[in-house]
Amino acid sequence: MNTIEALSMEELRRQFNRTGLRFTPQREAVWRIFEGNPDGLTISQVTVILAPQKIGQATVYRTIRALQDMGYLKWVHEQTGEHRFVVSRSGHSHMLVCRVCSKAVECSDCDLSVLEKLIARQTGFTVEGHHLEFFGLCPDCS
Amino acid sequence: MNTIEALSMEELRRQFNRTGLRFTPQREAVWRIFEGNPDGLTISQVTVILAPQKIGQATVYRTIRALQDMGYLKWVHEQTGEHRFVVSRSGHSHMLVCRVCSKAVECSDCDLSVLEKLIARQTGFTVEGHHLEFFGLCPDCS
DNA sequence: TTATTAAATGATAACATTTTTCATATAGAG
DNA sequence: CTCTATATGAAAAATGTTATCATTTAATAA
Ligand SMILES: [Zn+2]
Ligand SMILES: [Zn+2]
Ligand SMILES: [Zn+2]
Ligand SMILES: [Zn+2]
Repeated sequence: MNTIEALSMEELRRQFNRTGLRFTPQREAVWRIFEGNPDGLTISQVTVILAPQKIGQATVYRTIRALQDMGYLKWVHEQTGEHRFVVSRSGHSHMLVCRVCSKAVECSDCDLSVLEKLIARQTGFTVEGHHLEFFGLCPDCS
Repeated sequence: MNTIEALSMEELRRQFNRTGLRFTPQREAVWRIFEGNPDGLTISQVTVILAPQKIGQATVYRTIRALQDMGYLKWVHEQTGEHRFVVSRSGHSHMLVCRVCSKAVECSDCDLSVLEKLIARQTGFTVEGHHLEFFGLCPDCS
């Protein structure tokens, strides 16, 4: 399933620095929250969790955007349409979300090349990428 | 490509009534806006367009939600992550969106069954459905 | 280690989006 | 036409997001 190792804090720091960004205690705290919640969290949830530590919402927004840009977070949809952010250990991948318990699982097996070619031929589009989410029931809820 | 005929107003009215909802001039106006904009619109765009006709934003929100629930509107993502709603003429389909001109095309060819089975086997999930969007360049922008 | 400096922080305000409220209007049924 | 539950719009309230800016601090290099 092509899973990548868990990311060490030092590696994450290097990734931030490589992009010209600083790795601050606040950013570390945001990352820890996501690591501790593999099924993902909405921005408002993270904000609430980190409020007691006096981490401002602006910092939460900024950090989540940075982690997204670096590919460490992906989003999936709540039933409400709200975006929930989930740690991703893989470059390109898809998320499976349980509609009952909201469990999220990443799946990096992806061969849409045949479908992309078919669609390109039919529509004349140059297909550059895609976003794919699966909904269903996790093993426990099945 | 399994496209369904354009929906007549009377059919749409029946669909509303079937669901126990009423078909009002406001709801018709919202639908016309979407029909006239095949590449889709965000909620705020619809709100602005219908403001001169004194159609309130609450009505726009309520109507878009209803049309979504009935399957006549699907959403795709702006670069901003904002949702843009697009008329769907097909039960299950995917959208292709041009990253340059935002042109949206529906594509109802979809065989993800092999991939879904593979993922089901690997993860133990019961896969019930998916949301798939393609990004790229339309013929004009290629 | 320390000095330097550009980037990050958080409080607040500004702005934007979405939902609720409720008095009034009206679609649809009979 | 009458009746009634539903829908409407205006406004307010609630939520969500971004911008501002004085202050702090991470990273770099001496
Ligand atoms: Zn979305
Ligand atoms: Zn579950
Ligand atoms: Zn993929
Ligand atoms: Zn285009």
